[in-house]
Amino acid sequence: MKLVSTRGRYALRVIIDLAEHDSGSYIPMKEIAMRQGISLKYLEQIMPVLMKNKVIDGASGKGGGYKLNRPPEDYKVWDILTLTEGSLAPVACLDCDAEKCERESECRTLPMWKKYQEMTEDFFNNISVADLMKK
Amino acid sequence: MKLVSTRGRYALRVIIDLAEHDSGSYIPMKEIAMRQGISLKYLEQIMPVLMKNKVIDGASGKGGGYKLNRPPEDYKVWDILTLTEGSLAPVACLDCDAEKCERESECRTLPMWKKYQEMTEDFFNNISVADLMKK
DNA sequence: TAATCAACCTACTCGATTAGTAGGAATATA
DNA sequence: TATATTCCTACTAATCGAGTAGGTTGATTA
Repeated sequence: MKLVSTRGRYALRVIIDLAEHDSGSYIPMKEIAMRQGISLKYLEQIMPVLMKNKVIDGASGKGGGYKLNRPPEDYKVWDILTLTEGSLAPVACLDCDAEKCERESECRTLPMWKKYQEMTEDFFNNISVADLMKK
Repeated sequence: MKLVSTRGRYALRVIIDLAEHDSGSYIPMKEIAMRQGISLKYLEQIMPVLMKNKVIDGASGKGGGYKLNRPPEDYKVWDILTLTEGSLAPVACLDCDAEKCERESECRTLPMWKKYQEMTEDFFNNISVADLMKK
């Protein structure tokens, strides 16, 4: 089973692409889709999520596209992934909308899952888009 | 998205249960299914995997069931999870049977995923069933 | 104003996976 | 032989992943 699907991975790659090709003006998704070899139509339904969460700026119409609204250092991988993936919980028990488990108090494994989740958050919170850009 | 499904989680809980109720003789799955609130029929198709990989001993017929064949310290969470889950790769690109990615050499994110994968393996390799048992 | 280019939105699809059920066969014990 | 157990295979219903499809709206420019 996978923790991160194409949604999160693609989103991340797009943000990195935007950072690497930043010229101040909007970059059309078509360009990035070509460059990254990702379906444009698929991207079109991933990007609005980031847009609505003020992660990137977007503009419709001719000359439109997307661009970053902060320096690459300010983009944490964790934020991009959780926005696009939803949760990044290692197990269903720790999902945001998980119904409360009866065995919670006596569960031998829950503390381990929690610790792993924290470790995961720390890991991806300590990596920024700037860290992932070509030097 | 989740990394670990019920298969891995149940398997782990069963092993812990076997460890906690170890008396030297075989423990029928029915007992554990009741104790853990897990479908017996479902467990019946998870356990043979562990059996075939010599992780536990099993016996059919009256008085049969399963039991551990080593001390709990020797059971690493990583081994139980990978056997039942298959891979535990954070992304498809790192799956065992992933077709080679063309962008591999230029991918900005792959090193990060690899590092995360190693961290994951370390984490679960450093936890044994003994660590998870009730003290 | 019209053409064009871009994001936006909604619906649909196809296959794989998850979390089981179901039913019986094989095996071992008393 | 009756009983208790694992073993094996097939089936299923729901969800999710990874798109495809087609049209709408918004902005620029000729």
